[in-house]
This record gives sequence, structure tokens and C-alpha cells, in this order.
Amino acid sequence: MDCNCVSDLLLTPPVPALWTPGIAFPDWAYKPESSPGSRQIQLWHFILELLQKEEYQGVIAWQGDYGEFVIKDPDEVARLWGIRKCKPHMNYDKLSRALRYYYNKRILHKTKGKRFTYKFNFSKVVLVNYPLLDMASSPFLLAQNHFNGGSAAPDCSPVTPETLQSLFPRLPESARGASLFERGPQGPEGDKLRLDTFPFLSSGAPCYSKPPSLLGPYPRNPPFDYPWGFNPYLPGAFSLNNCPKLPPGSLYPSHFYPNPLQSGLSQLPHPFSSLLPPSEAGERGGAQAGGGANGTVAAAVGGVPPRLCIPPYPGALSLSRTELGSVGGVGERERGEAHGQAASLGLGLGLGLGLGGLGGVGLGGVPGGRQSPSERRGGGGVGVKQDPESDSELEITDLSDCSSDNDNEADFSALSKARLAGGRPQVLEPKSTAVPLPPLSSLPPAGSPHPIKSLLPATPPPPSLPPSLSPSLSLVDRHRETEALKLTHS
DNA sequence: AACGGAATGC
DNA sequence: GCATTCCGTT
Repeated sequence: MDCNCVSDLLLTPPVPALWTPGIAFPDWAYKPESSPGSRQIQLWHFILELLQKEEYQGVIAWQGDYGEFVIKDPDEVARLWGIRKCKPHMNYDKLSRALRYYYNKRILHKTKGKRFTYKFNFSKVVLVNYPLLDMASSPFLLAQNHFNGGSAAPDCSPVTPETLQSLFPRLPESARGASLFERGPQGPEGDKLRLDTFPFLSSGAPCYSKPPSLLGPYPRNPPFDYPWGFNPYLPGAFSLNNCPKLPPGSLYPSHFYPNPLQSGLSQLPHPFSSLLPPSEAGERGGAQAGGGANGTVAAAVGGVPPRLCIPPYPGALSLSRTELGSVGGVGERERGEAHGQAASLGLGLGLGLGLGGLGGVGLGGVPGGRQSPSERRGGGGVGVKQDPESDSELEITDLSDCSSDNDNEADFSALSKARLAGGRPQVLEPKSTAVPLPPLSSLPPAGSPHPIKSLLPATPPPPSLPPSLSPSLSLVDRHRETEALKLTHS
């Protein structure tokens, strides 16, 4: 249709307002802006956008288990999506078809038994946009892995606490009481990084509404002010023949429309922030901090509800190395299933949250003995069909995969902390005193409430690094070098 | 409502 | 690649 589609504008977004002068982010940092594969916004980005906006809480909102959201008004969401995509005939049926494709991609999954309720697989979402975490599976990091001892699957290399600490010296504790590493029941492999606790998607940012279950009556963002003082999503704001010029791309420039991913990025402790001289690292994050996030952060910091009964081995992630070259091995589908089953076995699913949507995994098995097609695919292990999606953009072996509704207990509040910590150590901790980062091995077992602040060192311990990754290198150079390392080792 | 195959478009 | 559209099935 010939409408002035929102994606016609700003195809080359200007430098985001939160841009930090002097720090050049690698290209991949902007993947959400320009990609994947298309310049157009992706549905899940859009969903996240809506979720973060207070004004759409009546339309779509976080609800239930962590990462879970409910489309309260399917028609309206479809309408908004249609507007954004200039698809005047969009409806929920079509939109939901698109959402269903995310099942295979493991970006989303359905919360069974709850109408219009889906759940984000945040670890997936994060990794789609932050190959940094793929980098975490690089040989460089694997070399530091003292835990898997080669016992992990060839394509499955858990990140160790040490590794993580090297990467994110200020990575905070998960606010919900789980440690970043869930001590698994199966020995050495038990220590796996909970990538889903990473801060990248969150918050802290002026405008990210956190998924519920962490913050109780969590603060919503202030209503977003469109540059033109016009909210294109408001009903009747325009006709389909008069689509407003909205910022295009999967994400808006942050100055225009703070979005979880980009703002998350801005808060993201840079992969090499730990390699930076404190001043440099601080400078980067500090300038990003922007304003307005404090309330959210404070809430995240102060209002940490105890979340006990953490599944013993929940969303623990094993980073696939297939991207690094071991392509010939097991297909993602198979890996996913294998890990899904592992998750099924290992998950306690004891959170007592979002129980309505238990995805047929865990203690009770398949509720009602009924299996959805996706479950058939994911859990059966037989008659595995080709994965038409075989999402090439990411190869992640994620135990938190579609198998459970208790997966991905990502921690948004922790993310805020990470941002503050990573960016401005001297400013973080509105009310806590920074203490040295304890050895990860000393972290309390999963389930023990663990103050975030205990993971926020006043001064990040300089990680041991390969000589080549000297702090004297520029950020870009280091990134480049790491990339080279990856290639070399793959 | 939810699902996924298939064809199609961009 | 990522939907969109259509549609039969559960």
C-alpha cells in the first residue's frame, strides 16, 4: 500500500542522543538498528517497544512469569503492528502467525493455557543482538573455562564464573536472589552462566519497563514524547493513508525512542570495559547514563523481592560454538531438543509463578497429556523435522528454551545495576556501599538472596588477559582483535 | 485460540 | 530473512 510508511524515514538514524563521544562501538552493537536481514522492525522488537510504553499497558503488558506478557487487546496490537508495517489488513491472526515463527527461533514461546500470553526468551533476544555473548564462547574464553573440563558437549561450552567475571567484572547479582551461576546438580557442568541474567535488555534506561515479578508494581516509563508531539499509535491518530513518519528500523535511535535493546546496549558493560582503564570504561557508561532512570534503578535496587525456589538448573546457557565453525555437527534443532530435555530433567519449576502456562515440561510432564505441535517437536525426539527456521543468526544452546515457562529468569533490575556499575562506579549504589566482588565460587547457592551490591566492586579487578588484549588498545582494536582471535581459534 | 504448512512479497 | 496472507487442523 502506498502509505507514508513509518519506515521510510531515518533509514540512517542519526547518532543516538545517548551516544558517548569518544567511544566507537563495533558494528555489531548496532545490529538491532540495521538488521537482522532487513531494515525493518521486527515484530519482537515492536512488541518490546509496546511493552515498555506505559500508554500501551492496556493493550499489552508484562504479566505473569518473568518475561511473560499478555496481549490484552489483540486487535489493537495487530492494528498497531499493521500501522508500523503499513499493513492495513493486519490482524491478530496474521500477527500471531508471525509470533509463532518465533517459537522455532526461540525468541518467544507460548504460555500454554493463557490466552494471548507469550513469553520472551530473553537470553535469545539478548544474544540475537549482542554477539558479545557469542564471543564469550570463543576459544579465548573457553581457555579460561575451568569447569566444563571437556565434559560439555563439543558444541556446548558453558561460560564459567571466572570467564564472566573477566568479561563483566561488575556484573551484578541477580536481584531475584539467584546467582549468576546456578549450581547445577550434575557436577562440574553445573556452573553455568546464566546468560539470561544479563543486563542487556533492561532498564535503568529512561524508558524500559521491566517485566513484572521483579519489581512488583514496577514503575512505568514516563509517557514517551514523540518528536512531533504525536503518538502514531493512538487510535485515530492517523489513517492508513496517512501514516506518520516514524523512525524506521527495528529500533529507533535512542534519542527518538528509547528502546530496551539500545538503551540496554548503552548500559551494557562493554565487552571490553573490563579491559579499559577505569576512566575510559567509566566515561563510556557515564555518558550513557542519561537521565531519568534513577527511579527505575532505585526500584530495582531497593525492591528486590525474594525469589526463592530457583530451579536448580534453569535457564542456564551453554553457548554454542557452531558459529565459530563447528557447523557440521548436530543441528540446532537437535541440540535444542537435547538441552530442552536436559532442562526438563533438571528444572525444578518450583517458582510457583506463571503456573498457568506450564509448558508441559517438568515435574508434571505434559499437562493433560496434550502436546502442542511445538512440544511434539521439541520434546519428542522422534520424527524430528528439518528446522525450516534454523536461525542462522544465532546458534545458542539454551536450556531455557521453549521447554519451560520458568526459564529465562532474566533479571532486569540487575541489569540496571550493571549499567551503573559498569559505567559509573562512583555513582552507582544509591544506597549501598560497594564492596569488593567476592569470588564467584563463594557465591551463595541458588536461591539464597544475595545482595546485588556484594557483586559490585568499588574497583573492578583487572581480569587476566591475553597479552594481546592490552588496555592500551583502542576499543575498536580490541574488538577487532578479539574477532581475529575467534577466527583463529575456530 | 492456537497451530503450522504453503505460497508469496519485499 | 522476515514477515504476510491464506487456510486447514486441533
